[in-house]
Amino acid sequence: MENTRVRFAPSPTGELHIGGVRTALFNWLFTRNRGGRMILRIDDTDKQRSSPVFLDTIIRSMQWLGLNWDEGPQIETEGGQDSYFQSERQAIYEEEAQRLLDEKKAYYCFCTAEELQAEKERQRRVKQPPRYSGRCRNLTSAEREKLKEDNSFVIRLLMPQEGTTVVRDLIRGEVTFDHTNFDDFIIVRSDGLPTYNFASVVDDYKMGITHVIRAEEHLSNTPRQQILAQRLGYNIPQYAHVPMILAPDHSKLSKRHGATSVQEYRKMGILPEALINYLALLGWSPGDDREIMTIEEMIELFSLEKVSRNPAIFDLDKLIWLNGHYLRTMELQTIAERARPFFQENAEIWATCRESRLEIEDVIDLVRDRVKTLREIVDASTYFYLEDFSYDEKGTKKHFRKGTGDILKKVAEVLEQTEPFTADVIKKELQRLSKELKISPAKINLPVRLAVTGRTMGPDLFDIISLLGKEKVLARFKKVEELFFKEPNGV
RNA sequence: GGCCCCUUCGUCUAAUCGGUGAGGACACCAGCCUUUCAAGCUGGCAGCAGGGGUUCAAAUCCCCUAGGGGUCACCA
Repeated sequence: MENTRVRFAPSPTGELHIGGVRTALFNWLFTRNRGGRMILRIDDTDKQRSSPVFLDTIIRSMQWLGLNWDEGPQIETEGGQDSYFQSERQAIYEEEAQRLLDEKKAYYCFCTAEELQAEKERQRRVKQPPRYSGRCRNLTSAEREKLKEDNSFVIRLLMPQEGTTVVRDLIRGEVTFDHTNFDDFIIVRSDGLPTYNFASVVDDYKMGITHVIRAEEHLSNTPRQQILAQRLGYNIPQYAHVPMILAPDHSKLSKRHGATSVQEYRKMGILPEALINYLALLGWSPGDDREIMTIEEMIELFSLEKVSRNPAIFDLDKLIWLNGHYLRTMELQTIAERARPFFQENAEIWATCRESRLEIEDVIDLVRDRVKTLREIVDASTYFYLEDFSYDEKGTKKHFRKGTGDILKKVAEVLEQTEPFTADVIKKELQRLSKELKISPAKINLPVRLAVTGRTMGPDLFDIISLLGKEKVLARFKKVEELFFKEPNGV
């Protein structure tokens, strides 16, 4: 087997998008499956929109997800490229552009943006496809030199006027394009920088890329790139165009549909394991009924043949479900580490967290079955750390009734005597009390839960009581008595 | 508008060379479990875009129509 080399080439003009990561993931799974190499290249030829801030967040997103690369930024590679930033590879593009110019495969174009705009308008009015006329194709060298003196120019590739180009796509099969659809596209902009189509083709070749796996939106560009590669005398890589990810309304995924960037999902409390697993399932399936897979399984099972051809709709519900699954099945230690930053965000909780003897692990162990994100873990844990929580209004109406005060008083008496203060013993004691008072366990447990946590739902009550400890629990009973049951003539 | 891609439950998908009661998962509903809420378990609802062919037999092959998406930038 050839040495597989794939690349993921984001442009640092925004956060790492959910569609982008899926593409990165498929590249990564593919090359890891074949023992190949993953190259991270930064396509920053758009000087205006590129920013180091975005570069930073893209790299951090990749690292967070564990999508590592063998060549690219932050990696020293023996025998690798001098740079994996297109902005630092200008000399290469200039050389290749000059070669095309010398061989008359490309030419200078002096048309202004206004002229081209007007041309397109005209074509649109007569319902013609917008194409460049090729006006500057046949300038004489004298004309050209004269124009170059005081006009800006771009370089265009001379495209064939007839014939067809066939793209052999690993996912879609052979796709044929008629050359009459193409006009002479720009390969070097007026500022001297290469366009995407040009830089990408040059770099894919210079970097020895064997498989170009990218989003379907690039399929229409591929014949242009193949022709360009041919003009440059390059071998073309194999192509695979993966389907796009769409929003629930079938439109392109955008901010108005909710979170679109990896960082947003991280901040929501999504685990990288869950995001990876979910994304892998979006447009790919292992062929059997498996849904939950380790990264090793995914690597082993991945193949481009199993990638679907139709666009997939992003289903947040399923991602959340997977996240819940990982939350309750992964190592408690790991979950605690991942949850810690979310606790730290809440200064008040974090302060008590640190001085409290309540281990965060113990709390998480109790609540993680009931939540779906890391962020929700904190919400579900507040009453373990804070004393001034409020009491659920509906709950108090329902469970704090006449006579409840007496019951709570009895419970408090029992708990005071309970030793050891473990969930098992507490449970037995309260069961005994319920028999003794001839009332159902619910009549005791529901008001007790409300008194201790302020809520009507949550983890096992006896676990909560035991974990909080006798002192805190009794104090909370006392507080409830004063807040709800203190009347002049007693209850 | 031209060109290109796509079309199985609401959503993600499975179904070796055409022969299946069209399978799984999320969501939804019901039951079980139970001190609450979850989780878990069990069951249920729900699909081959439409129309023509080819064939003994079509989700699967061919054609047409419709719908969705992409592209036609000095953005990638």
